[in-house]
Amino acid sequence: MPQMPRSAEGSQVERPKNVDSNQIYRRIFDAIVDQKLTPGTHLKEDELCDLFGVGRTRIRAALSRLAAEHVIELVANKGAFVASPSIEEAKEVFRARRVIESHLIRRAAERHDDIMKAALATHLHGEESARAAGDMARVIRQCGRYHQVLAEQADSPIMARFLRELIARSSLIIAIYEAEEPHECELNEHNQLSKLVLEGKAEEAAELMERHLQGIEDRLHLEPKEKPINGLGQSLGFY
Amino acid sequence: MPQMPRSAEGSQVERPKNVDSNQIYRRIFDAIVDQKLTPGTHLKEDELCDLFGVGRTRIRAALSRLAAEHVIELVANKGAFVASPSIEEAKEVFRARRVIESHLIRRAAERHDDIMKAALATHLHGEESARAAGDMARVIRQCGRYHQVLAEQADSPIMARFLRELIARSSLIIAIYEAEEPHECELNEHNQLSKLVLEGKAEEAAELMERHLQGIEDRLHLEPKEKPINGLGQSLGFY
DNA sequence: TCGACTAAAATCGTACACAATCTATTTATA
DNA sequence: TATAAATAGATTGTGTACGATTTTAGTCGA
Repeated sequence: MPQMPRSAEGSQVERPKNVDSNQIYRRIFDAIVDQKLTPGTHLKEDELCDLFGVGRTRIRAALSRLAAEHVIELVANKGAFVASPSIEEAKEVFRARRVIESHLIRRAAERHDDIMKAALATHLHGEESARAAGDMARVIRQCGRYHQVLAEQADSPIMARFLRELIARSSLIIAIYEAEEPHECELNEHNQLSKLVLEGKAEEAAELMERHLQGIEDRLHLEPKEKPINGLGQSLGFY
Repeated sequence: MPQMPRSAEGSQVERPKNVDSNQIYRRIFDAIVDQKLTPGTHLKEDELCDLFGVGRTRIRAALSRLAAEHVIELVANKGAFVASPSIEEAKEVFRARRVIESHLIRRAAERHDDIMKAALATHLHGEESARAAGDMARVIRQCGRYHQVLAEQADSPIMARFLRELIARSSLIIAIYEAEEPHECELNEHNQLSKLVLEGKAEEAAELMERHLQGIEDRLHLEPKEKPINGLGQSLGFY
């Protein structure tokens, strides 16, 4: 009896069967955006096989797609690891985001309509309620998704896809170079961005978006870390 | 004796052995950029296996990477096909290129140095000699690569990678919606772009780049094709 | 002659077996 | 004891067998 997923039977927990490679991809991708997977985590193939109840082939397809988007790193003969963006990469990501998102929001503002209005309102409502409920995980997710929602309204699927990757990488960057006051004033800025878009003020919206992204970047600790050369003893807690 | 590549022996032509998945990816990618592979071509796995002398696993890895970059299309149970961008996609690609390349060239102009000067000069020399030799295939390749070379000088690896994908897709677009006067005045514009970059005139360079790209797009036939409803006889060449 | 049904060929999808490689622990030797 | 070699275990890399699906060809009957 070949062609049988690994631990599909005999396991106490019922595993989902017949999961598509795309679903696996999405689950991992979302977990990274939501900061449930932290940078450096080793994604072992066998482990994922058991978790999803599929063979290694599908897992590998999902991992290679994630690697193509630079959201995980594939090390030869060692496996897949959640990416740990360097400081240089972090700056690059935010630079790219400023270029792409300022364009996208400008475009969105130029073609504002009722559908867009509804989409933005729905999202902001969800973002606010998550904040009210104190569900920090959901707040993080929603904050990232706001930019995604906005991008989808710009009718530029290619750039929206580029941005999707950049947002995921931003989540990793934030996880590493943690923000001092995480996401305090962001809701306000998101509201303001939406307002400008719906009023059709393209230039103002684009400028605010650049400031907004610059603000997030500035709140990170992106100084080159001091070398721990002589400080090994200190690092390990001796004297 | 397992683990033996398919037609590694007994074949008249000596096949390269131990080719990496990355090499396969690059060969196909380059063939598309150089317009040696035309849109719609069916890339059969077994065929590629024989060609490269490897198993299907490596071929599949390469194909899935190409599909992630939207340069080929993976149809379930049918296989891989070289992408055939629609008119809408074509416009999107060029819009994205204008945004990204105008930024990249601005950045390149701001940090112009001798290394950049050498890189641009070397490339333009090659482009000119290809044109002089009348090697049309090489001209096409070099024209596409000029933008790549320029992007590499902008010290923005992420956006350069995005652009790499867009350039490949542009090759397919040009193959479908053929330019009227292919690449006549482009060399001149490339020369002028390089000049502005090396003089550090960022704004002017960015503007010229946008015009340059708009010019390429305008030279394509991107009108929605007239329906061939009543014209079947004409379409097939009767009366 | 055209359509429907069936058989066969081609092609992709998936799991798995085995090889290659890396890691960690143990053993041998100076 | 410290260093090096060796062995065992774990993990990924790759080819291939076999199942599933689609396409093509062929046959029969209306």
